[in-house]
Amino acid sequence: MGDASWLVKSEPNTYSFETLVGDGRTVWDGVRNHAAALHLKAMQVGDQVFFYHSQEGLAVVGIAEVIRTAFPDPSDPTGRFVAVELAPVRPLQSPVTLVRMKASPTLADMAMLRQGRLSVSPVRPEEWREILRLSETA
DNA sequence: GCCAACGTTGGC
DNA sequence: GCCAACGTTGGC
Repeated sequence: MGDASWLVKSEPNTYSFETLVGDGRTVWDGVRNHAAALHLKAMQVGDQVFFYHSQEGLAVVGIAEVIRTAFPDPSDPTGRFVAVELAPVRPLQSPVTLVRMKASPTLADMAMLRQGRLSVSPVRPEEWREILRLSETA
């Protein structure tokens, strides 16, 4: 467990990485897309998760961790979708912007770049390392 | 079960 | 604010 890594998007106006740091943990609910929900279901405790700010910021800003695997989303009256729980790990040394991600050949096939609207997506090991590297070479 | 219309997301 | 991508809905 804890071998895979992921990326989640959030509008900082709605829920920012700083808010997650302040909260200590949060229920990641409200996902209403089946492809994204499949990724939520595949998450294991200990999996690392890049936290991306959409709409404003447009950058990966921090790392979170899965602390509870998928369970029925309390905010979904139909009972079809799931939520997980996330806890903050650390902010990135410097945010990695979408512009820089698009410029990196290593990230050309990244799921979140290929399918723009996907709010939860898998991150390959080499993609994880590349984004970390970029965050340390601002 | 198809497909047009519509709504939402999210980058620009 | 606009628009492209894409998922969902509803008429047939």
